[in-house]
Amino acid sequence: MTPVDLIRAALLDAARELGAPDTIAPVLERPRDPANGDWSTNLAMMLAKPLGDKPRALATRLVEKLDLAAAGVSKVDIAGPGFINFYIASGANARGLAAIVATGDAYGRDDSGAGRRVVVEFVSANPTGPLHVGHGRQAVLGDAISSLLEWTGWSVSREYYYNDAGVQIANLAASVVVRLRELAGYPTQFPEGWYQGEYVLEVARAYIADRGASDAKALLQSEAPGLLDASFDTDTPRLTHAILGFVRENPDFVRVAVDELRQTQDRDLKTFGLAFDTYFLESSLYAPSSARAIAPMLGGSEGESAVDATVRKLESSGHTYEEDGALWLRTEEFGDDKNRVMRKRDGTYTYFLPDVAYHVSKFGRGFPRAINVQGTDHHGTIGRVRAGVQALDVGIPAGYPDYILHNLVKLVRNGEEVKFSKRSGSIVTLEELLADVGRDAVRYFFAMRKAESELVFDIDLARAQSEENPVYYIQMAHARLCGIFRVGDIDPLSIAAGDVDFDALVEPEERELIKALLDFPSMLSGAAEALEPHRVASYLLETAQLVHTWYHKHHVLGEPHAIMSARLFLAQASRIVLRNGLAVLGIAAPDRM
RNA sequence: GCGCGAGUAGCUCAGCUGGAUAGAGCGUCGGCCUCCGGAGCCGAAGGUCGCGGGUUCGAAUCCCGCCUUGCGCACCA
Repeated sequence: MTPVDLIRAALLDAARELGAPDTIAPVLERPRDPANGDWSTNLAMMLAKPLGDKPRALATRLVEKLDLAAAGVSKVDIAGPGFINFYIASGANARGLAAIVATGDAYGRDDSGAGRRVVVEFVSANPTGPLHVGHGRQAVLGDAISSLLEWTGWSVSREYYYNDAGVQIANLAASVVVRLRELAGYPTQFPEGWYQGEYVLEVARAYIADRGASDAKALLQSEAPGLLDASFDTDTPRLTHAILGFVRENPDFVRVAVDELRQTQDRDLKTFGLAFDTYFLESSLYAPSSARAIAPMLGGSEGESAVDATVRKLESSGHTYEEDGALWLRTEEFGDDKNRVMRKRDGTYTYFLPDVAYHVSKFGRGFPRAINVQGTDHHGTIGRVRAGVQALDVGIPAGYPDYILHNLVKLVRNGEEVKFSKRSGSIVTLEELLADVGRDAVRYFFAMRKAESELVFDIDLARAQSEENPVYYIQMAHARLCGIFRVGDIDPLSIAAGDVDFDALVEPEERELIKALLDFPSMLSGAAEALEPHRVASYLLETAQLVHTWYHKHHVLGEPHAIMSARLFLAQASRIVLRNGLAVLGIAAPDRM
């Protein structure tokens, strides 16, 4: 039992003695100002109404009843409108360090998740271009959220969804053809919605190599001679039609384009230190028998695909109707703004349908909880996906899946905004950003703001190797602590709690640092519950600050034995907390800088 | 127009689910190197928490109404 737990129990007993309702739950929090004690409760103010007494008078009566012998409380006082403040003796506080050092790498973990399975889907960029900085933010958020859930006992699966079956893939392939014609000496013509980025040229070259052709012209002559017609140069619509026709008849060609871009994305993710457990292909939802494999609750027959089973199930549930030749789902009945088309007049599905099939598959694959990390521009899809999942009526809980929506990223260099746009083809890729500022800085900067806020990424600040850069500041704090052991030639593991005089840690800077270290687990569980990794980033900065202040003001090596060993123990505990916190965010904790 | 976010220091943002005198980083100004890394430390200036009501012992936080702003409202994805 920690001091807080003991205080809480004592408060509860005292409140009951005064006749408080059984449901009362005393809230203990850290006062902003350390002069107001180590812990504080508003219990007296909460009881004022039910017990019909003034807060300060109640506080006095409560304090008289409190039994705090075991909690290490050195002083109790009543302040302000009726707060009861508790002051913990230095030694009692410091003894908590023993648990930190004993637990080590696992300090901060808890098992509240009880091994329950959760799938976290993030990035999910279409394989139509390289990853850009927006994907970077999502990658960090998703990875950190996954990590937080793991630290709190959940069994997490990181998942990446590839939309490899839609119109945009055809447009990508078509764009490659345009580039092939360009390489063969024809003018460049891009219809609306096609991909103009430079990277498409790379895909075109990769395709030439893949087919063993000597150059673009030779390739087109052997595979698509019709596209070399010079009359297309002045007739873009006819060219468009011809190219799309070629693409439709050459799935192999599409495959090469998608593979090429997936490889590029995979390389970036690897540079980022990001590993997904599952890469889920949209096309697999169309595969024969996929219903049985990934969404058994749909009762799919032999050979039936997940999308077909989804349509069948929705139709039999009675929530569909036909209008204007299209098949609609009454998503309004499940809270959506308007009803949605599932199958277009031309017989193909809208993206909505495979989306529903995909989310059913998450449940079907054994994930009672699902979290989707997406940009705010996708928030319109939330209502319809949830509605579609509910309309199936297969026992998926309401509100499935959860969404974390993040705002956009604004890059700033030299005090000026760096513009990027996918359509115009000028984008700042994640690869470039990683090469420029490094993995740790990218991860920290993307993690330090809550998802809903816009994020201004100051490239110059992220590159700075000095105190003004928060990530270096934190890493430096860790490295300095390591430096103490290195210079003193002391093995951190050799210090046993039993040999430490915790009463020696009496300096104010030590008390504040110790309190922060002891708060690490509750900070983590709060961040995990709220799915807010930025709390970890803030905590690390604050704790690093406490470390630097303490380090600067108090010496460790060369002090009298009792003080030195106690401070070494504090240094080791601080090191563990910084390292564990950085680990949650996927950032390195270097021993030296 | 409807829906969902966001408005807090010059700038970028926290504010732990209603607590005490609203915080941090950057920037600005001023101090600190015989001592475990000055890649650091200390201090100062800087606020109508968008505006107006309400709820209560107590509101940046909860409710209502405005204002500004971002995003979304396809048989596109």
